[in-house]
Amino acid sequence: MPATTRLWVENRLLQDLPITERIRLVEQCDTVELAFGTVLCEPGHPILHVYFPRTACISLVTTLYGHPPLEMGLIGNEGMLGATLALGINTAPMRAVVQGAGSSLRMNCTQLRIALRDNPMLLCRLNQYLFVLLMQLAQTAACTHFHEIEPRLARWLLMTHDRAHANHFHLTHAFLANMLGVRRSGVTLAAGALQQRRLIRYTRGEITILDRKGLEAASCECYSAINTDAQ
Amino acid sequence: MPATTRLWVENRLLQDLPITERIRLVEQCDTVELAFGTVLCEPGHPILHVYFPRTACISLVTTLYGHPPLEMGLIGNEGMLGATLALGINTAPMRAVVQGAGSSLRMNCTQLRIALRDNPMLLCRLNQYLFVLLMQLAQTAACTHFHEIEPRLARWLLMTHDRAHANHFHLTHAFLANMLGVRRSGVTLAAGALQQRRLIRYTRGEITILDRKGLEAASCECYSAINTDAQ
DNA sequence: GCGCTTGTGTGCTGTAGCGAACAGACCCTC
DNA sequence: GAGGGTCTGTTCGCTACAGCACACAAGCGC
Repeated sequence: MPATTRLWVENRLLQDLPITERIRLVEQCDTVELAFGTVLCEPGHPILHVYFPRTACISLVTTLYGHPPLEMGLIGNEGMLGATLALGINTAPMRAVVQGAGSSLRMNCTQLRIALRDNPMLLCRLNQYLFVLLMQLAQTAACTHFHEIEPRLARWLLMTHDRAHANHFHLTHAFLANMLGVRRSGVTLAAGALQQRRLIRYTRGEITILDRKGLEAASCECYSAINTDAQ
Repeated sequence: MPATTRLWVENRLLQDLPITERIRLVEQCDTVELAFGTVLCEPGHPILHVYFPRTACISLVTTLYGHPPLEMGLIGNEGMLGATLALGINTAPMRAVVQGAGSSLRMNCTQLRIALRDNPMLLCRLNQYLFVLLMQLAQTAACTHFHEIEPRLARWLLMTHDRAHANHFHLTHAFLANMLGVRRSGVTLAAGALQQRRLIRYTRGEITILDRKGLEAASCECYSAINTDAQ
């Protein structure tokens, strides 16, 4: 195995850092397997660890009393959970749930604080990522309000597809309903429509993306809006 | 006029800074009168000035093609427009519109960058404020999706009341409809209901808050949720 | 094989809010 | 006082979605 492989961390936020800083950071991380459904933090509670997903995928959801949860943002290997530490704030703004099981680098929150102090490049990257998250939040909020279930579902599948590194993943209608903040049978309808158009296929929680281009056409413009922001 | 009056800047973000730093910052600001409806920045465009409202009130709105705008956040004299500069990013994340005419301190964006570099306390405050904004965004998003027009209207009026420093302000139904992302006649209905319950009174765009406690009871829990966060 | 859980299809009824349109009320200006 | 702009009240049909309920099918443990 060549020496460079050792430094390949499968997380773009870390990967984009200069090599010396990257090594130092990764050495302070441990690798954890995140199981589907695990709640990594709750709003208002202190952050203990930050996560740099490798193959895992983490949802940021808001909860309103008496209502199902609602997803506001999605974190894959392009980002991290806990970027608000860059603001010097130790409190989680939202609930974070593992939405796609997989591996992730994990770092102690106090170690990250020290790293942020000593490492201006890291701070800069986290700040940039926070900005992207902010835009994502705003876009998602408007999308959730104005757009219909079907395009929203398509967008959601695309975003997950981007982060899952596979065109096949496990997702039940009930789970999707929670993410989109709608009824379960609403998802059944929308998913049925997408399946009939041969864009996806699903059976008992196993979803396969058949036609990415078609899904992009079926999704609302929010997908491309968020993606162009991110770059 | 006593010497301390000179330092009273009517903006809590600035006011809470140590006196020497406050003086230096305020000296770099000019005072501007913001007229109702003025667009201060557009998403994706560079930020030229930041604003520390004194009596003015600024809305952060997202726009989705083919839909009315939707308000995501409200900035009064407790905050500022352009806090994302603390992230080292010079681009506006959302459109900002003057929602309540009034005066504001304005500062050149490059001057603020310099101030941020030299003044860790300022950076810290902006970061804190960004976090509050983030929470506000998430809460508003969920509220917009799940709650009905009437409680949302009540919440909106309360938030404006907090920032207007008067229990009487100018707001037409059409304008409120844009803020809430709903139809104008929907606002007429909701406002009519609130008026019938003697919580507000309005005539031709002039709204008066009659019963604040009652409004709080009529509003959704998001009002208190956001307000406790802010403190 | 049995029963359990989980996931999906489908059917109701109820309703908040949309779209569009129109009418009345008020205000300012000429 | 006439006329046009602005603001508000109200109507009608329509749709997306909620809330709920039930049936069925696949898979699992036993």
